[in-house]
Amino acid sequence: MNKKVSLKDIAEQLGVSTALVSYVLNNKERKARVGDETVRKIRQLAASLDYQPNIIARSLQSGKTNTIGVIVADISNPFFSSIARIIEDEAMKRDYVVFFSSSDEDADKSKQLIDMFIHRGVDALIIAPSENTEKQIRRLIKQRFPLVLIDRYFPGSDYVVIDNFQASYNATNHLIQAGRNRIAMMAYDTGMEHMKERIRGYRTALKDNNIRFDDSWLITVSYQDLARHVRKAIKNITTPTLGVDGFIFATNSLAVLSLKVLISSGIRIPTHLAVVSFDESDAFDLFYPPVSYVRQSLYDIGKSAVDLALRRIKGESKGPQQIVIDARLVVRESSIMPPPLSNSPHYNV
Amino acid sequence: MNKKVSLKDIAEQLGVSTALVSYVLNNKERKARVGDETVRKIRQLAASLDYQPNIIARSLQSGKTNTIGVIVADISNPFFSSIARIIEDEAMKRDYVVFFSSSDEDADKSKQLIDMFIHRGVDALIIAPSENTEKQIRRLIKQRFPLVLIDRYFPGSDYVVIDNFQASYNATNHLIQAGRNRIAMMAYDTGMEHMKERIRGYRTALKDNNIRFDDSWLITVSYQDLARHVRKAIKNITTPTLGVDGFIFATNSLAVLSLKVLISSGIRIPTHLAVVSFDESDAFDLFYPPVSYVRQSLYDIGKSAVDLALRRIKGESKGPQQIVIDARLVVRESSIMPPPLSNSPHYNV
DNA sequence: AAATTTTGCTTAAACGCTTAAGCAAATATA
DNA sequence: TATATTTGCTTAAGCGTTTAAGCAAAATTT
Repeated sequence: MNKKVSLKDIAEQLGVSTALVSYVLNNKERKARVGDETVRKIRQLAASLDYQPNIIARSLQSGKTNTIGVIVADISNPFFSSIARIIEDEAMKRDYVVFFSSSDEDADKSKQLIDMFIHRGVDALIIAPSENTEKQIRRLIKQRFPLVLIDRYFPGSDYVVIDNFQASYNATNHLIQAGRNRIAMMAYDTGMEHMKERIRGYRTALKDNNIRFDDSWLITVSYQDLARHVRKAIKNITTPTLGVDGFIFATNSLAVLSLKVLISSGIRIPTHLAVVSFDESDAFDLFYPPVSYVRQSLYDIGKSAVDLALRRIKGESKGPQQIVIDARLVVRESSIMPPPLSNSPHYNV
Repeated sequence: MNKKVSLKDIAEQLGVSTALVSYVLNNKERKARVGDETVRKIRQLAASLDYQPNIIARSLQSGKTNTIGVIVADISNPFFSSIARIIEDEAMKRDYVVFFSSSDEDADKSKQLIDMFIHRGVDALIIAPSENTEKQIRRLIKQRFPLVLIDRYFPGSDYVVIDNFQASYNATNHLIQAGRNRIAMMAYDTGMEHMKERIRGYRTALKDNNIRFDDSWLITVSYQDLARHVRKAIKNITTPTLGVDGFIFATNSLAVLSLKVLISSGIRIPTHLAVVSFDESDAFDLFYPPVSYVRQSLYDIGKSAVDLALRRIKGESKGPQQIVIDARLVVRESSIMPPPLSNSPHYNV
């Protein structure tokens, strides 16, 4: 590693002070009244030495790192990694760089990550908060630390979310319109507002359609040991006696895991069971029949989150800023009856 | 934001010098010969003030940031985001934090990202290099900058990859054993070694089985405007006249895109076309029939990459360190004939 | 010609930390 | 008792920036 060139190197070679060099290279030559000739010389030498300012030193001095910390449940989940990609691009455009990390829906880990990021001097945090992290979040808000929540939220914070109630209501309603009346929902076992809203939307839609809700229809599974829980739950709910005929999955991971179980247990979709999921997934497109889903604009989420975060950093926003992103139900064959007697084009009978 | 407590705050409250506080809090009280009582007082006050060292200041002084930069083609691709997750965890365990970014297989962007990371003082880089980035990579190597390549590689660097030739050879061989003899391959149109090896493995396997390779079988598509290229290519190759009966996809994104086209064009898998892909994907599991694929241990890739990177940082490794990870062909129904006349369990006829 | 303003630069402190070097007092060795 | 060593601490420089303040020389105004 050949040593980096510093302001001092340039200053010495030119026989001027580092202050002068700093002014020029920060385009402050006017307000610092630097002579034209000197400006020229400094610019030229800096270019020829390929001078790059030391960002660490600058950060120490300015207290800013031009860095954003992002905490999601799991960066390997396509839903989050897609948002991450948007955030990365938007942040980069505005000269910020992003740390990503995964909380695994664990409050302790979340606290560790938040502390670590603050400690590393990130200028803002974008967080998809997990259960039991409200205290951590409130602390940040009280400290006026620039913070934007995504996907999930606590009242009083800056956040970017969809109208979970409405989205879920619409999805449920759609299944009912498609002729289903024994509709189950699988959700995470959490007190988080977004989940509660999805469940409330589901139940309200049932009620508004005079369908009496059956306790066994609502399946809540915990994030830990998810695969096992899902497997058990699916086995239970799909026994002929309970026989539900519609299913709403509150996230794409729940849907993917469940569908894997369903296809191995002889359930026919949508004949036996009509299916709608939240979020999107390549798997929903390749599954036969293609899975209906609630589409959130990941672009809008990522873009808005970065926007809000930067406005907070700059101190531009006052009260809590809350953005509700459009969610749209994409209806496909998993939730509507297929045309009678037609065969799937790609399936071998 | 209530101001952070610094060494100076502690030192002043205790009426000692900052040096003393620094020694104690870095557990150097022995070599600095600090008195027992003083150690106690410093520790206690630091704890009660919840002192956290300023990492920026420390970095400026030490020249280390405890930070690793990761550059992949696209962090929203599940293959990369899964590796990212492993890297994140492994790095965190060893007190490093990770910047992720996406090069979009673009050499210019790659250069920008590398410069930016270096410039931000990352201690090491982990890169899945794109075409035409060899110069950038060579420069880093020459500068002895800690660098590990993953997935793709240039000779002479530190890297973690699979034996692409062998994996591809095996996959092709498997299709041949399964009775196919007009086997196509879709790969990226790139001079990158890993792709060339996959293609070579495929062609060698054909040759070793006395199958005469037909030029039209090898389809190379460019990363830009991928979806359109794939669509066109699939339409071409699957016309009855050309009629291939087996297909190898060199990456999961190629497979996912192609399968979407295939299912909409009446091709039956595996009856008409047996399919094997590289990498893995939820979509491969939910697709019917489940897709056979070459499984690379993402865990091993991520873990080894971090290991190598940290060893480079610590100056422990000498010559180029090259790790070849196991790849295993996971055979499923997309590449073998189904039992005659049996119906899919989850499909409605 | 004297007083004022402008120009072109330097000095120096600050950001918060690390660490080599130094110094006086206490203790050990001769 | 004089000398050497150890102990417990401080000083100060340095990491690479930024930026307010200051200062002499030149240019302008009276």
